[in-house]
Amino acid sequence: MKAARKTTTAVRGSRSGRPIMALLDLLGRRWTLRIVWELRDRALTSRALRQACDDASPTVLQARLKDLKDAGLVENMPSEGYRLTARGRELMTAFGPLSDFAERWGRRK
Amino acid sequence: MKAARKTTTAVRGSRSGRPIMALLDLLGRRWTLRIVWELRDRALTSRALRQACDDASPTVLQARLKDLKDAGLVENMPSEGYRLTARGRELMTAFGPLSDFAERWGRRK
DNA sequence: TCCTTTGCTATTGAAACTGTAGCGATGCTA
DNA sequence: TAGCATCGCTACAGTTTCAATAGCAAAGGA
Repeated sequence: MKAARKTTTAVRGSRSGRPIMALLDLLGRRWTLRIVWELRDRALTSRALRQACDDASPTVLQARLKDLKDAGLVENMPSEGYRLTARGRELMTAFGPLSDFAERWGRRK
Repeated sequence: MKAARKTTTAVRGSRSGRPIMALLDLLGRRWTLRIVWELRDRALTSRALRQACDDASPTVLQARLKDLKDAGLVENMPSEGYRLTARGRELMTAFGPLSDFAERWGRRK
């Protein structure tokens, strides 16, 4: 029997000791990538972020924001809203070429 | 009311005409990133891939492999198993710095 | 005070995922 | 050729997660 995912801190794959697995698991949860993407170049309030994410349900968004905060990728600035931490921006840098790829990929078929 | 996700072809965000959204949605489904990662430098048979993915249930894996095939990122070689297409490898390149980031990120706290 | 907007939680029904069993097909090996 | 193992893949039931709303308390403006 596989251990159930702890709802709060740990991410699946953490046990392996391979950070990449933990990261892939974190980012592989619905809306997580999108949230990071939307915050890539600006801070957004909770509700603005929700709008940016096609009005995703606040339930999941709050859960993801918690995950991302726990992971140290996102922080909540009192009167500014949510934004990427230095680490979060570092991650976005790692994702840099992704947008270009998406463009090429989008023209497939 | 948001349209329900079509179970087969389209990905959420396709309507926006922004490929990046469609891509983020595709990659944001559970196990998708992991599958691409496991195939990054080798072909794997269905069962080997399953092992590599912490024995994830075949149900989801098959579904994801279909998604990835439809997206043109993965292909099924008759006697070799699944492997990334040229496009899939292109995507992995875009993810290149991710592993390094994961290492640094894993040492957080 | 009244009204709005904020971040966030509650609730319920729908959808997705897990874990397991097992099918038909294929390829051994004797 | 029979027996057995392995393959890709599917079925099913139980659990978890998500979606879509509604609505709360707090903060602020008019």
